[in-house]
Amino acid sequence: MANTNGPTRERISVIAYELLKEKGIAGLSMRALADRLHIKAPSLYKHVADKEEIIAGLQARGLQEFGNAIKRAGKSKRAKALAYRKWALENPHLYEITVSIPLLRDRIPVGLEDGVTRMIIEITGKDHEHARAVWALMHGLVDLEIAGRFPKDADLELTWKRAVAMI
Amino acid sequence: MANTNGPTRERISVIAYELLKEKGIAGLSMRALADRLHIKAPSLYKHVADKEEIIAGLQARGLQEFGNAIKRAGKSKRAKALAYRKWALENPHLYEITVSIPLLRDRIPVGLEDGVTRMIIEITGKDHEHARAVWALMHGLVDLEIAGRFPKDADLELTWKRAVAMI
DNA sequence: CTCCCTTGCTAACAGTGTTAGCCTGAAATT
DNA sequence: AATTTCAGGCTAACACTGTTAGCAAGGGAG
Repeated sequence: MANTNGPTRERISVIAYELLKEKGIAGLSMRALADRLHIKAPSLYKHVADKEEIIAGLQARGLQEFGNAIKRAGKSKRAKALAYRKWALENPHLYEITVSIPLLRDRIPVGLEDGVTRMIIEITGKDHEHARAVWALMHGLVDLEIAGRFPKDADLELTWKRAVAMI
Repeated sequence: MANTNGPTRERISVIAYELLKEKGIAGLSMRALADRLHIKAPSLYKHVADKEEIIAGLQARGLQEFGNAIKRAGKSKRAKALAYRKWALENPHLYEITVSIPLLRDRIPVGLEDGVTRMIIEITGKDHEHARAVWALMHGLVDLEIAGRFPKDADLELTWKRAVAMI
């Protein structure tokens, strides 16, 4: 049929992004993705090597957006930390696909991960080891919160206050 | 056949535990589990309601062993923190199944999660909010390390030293 | 001896990612 | 203008996942 605005790689990537945001990683199947593009699943493979390529694209997009969100935040540690939390909670599926599953380093643009990592490290201004601990602290807080690991009555605002104070 | 030492629920749980430790969550399929018990996958359902029940059992075992490991460690914050890391790195699949996927609270013994949580909180001796931040810090460090998120040349011993100092 | 129930089995279904092979219409070449 | 090439759709199928239905055989209870 050669639909003139047929699913190019870019279009697939955009729809996959939407699907992920709506349905989460579990809902991101090749058939569901194909449905939204009004094609059948095997046709996707005319544009994309495998599902990993799609996931890698989403990880790249996630890193990009995440990095921008932190960049846009105020310069203080506190503002950066809260921006980290805010973005992760507003985009839990994106956060999960970029941070909680193995990063497909070979298939995302070089430098993207480094850029985000360096930005996080710069939040503290101290050495790399300290920065890594800070990153781990923020990631741990977000990860446990998304996983519902804290009791319902936990005062997470206060927890983050304490965390920022520890930095 | 009614094999006298046939796969009772207990036996299934033990073999599942072994399988998880060896092959990880992805390798823990009902058919693989059945193979090791020398039965077919559908026969598992004569002993167990579904796969979630098996996972819940593993989460309970994981929490138990994890709790013991920390309990056995020295009383200092540093000793506890290092025990946390040591156990998680030595049992990455168990750590993952108990902490990195949703905890099946309805299907594990009541109090188990609370016990472990309280133990972690007691490490600091301070208030709950501070303790949660400490937990998040340790979890974040372990999670990022297992996920291979830190550069290969990162000095994680030093990072943990810095982290313990932050507590 | 007979009945029942436990616990195995096979066949099957719906879902997953993925491959092979076919077909068709549009674009490019002669 | 006629022909060839090829991008991009399709169906059928495979191996895998968890799971259900229904059958069969053996041991224990009456």
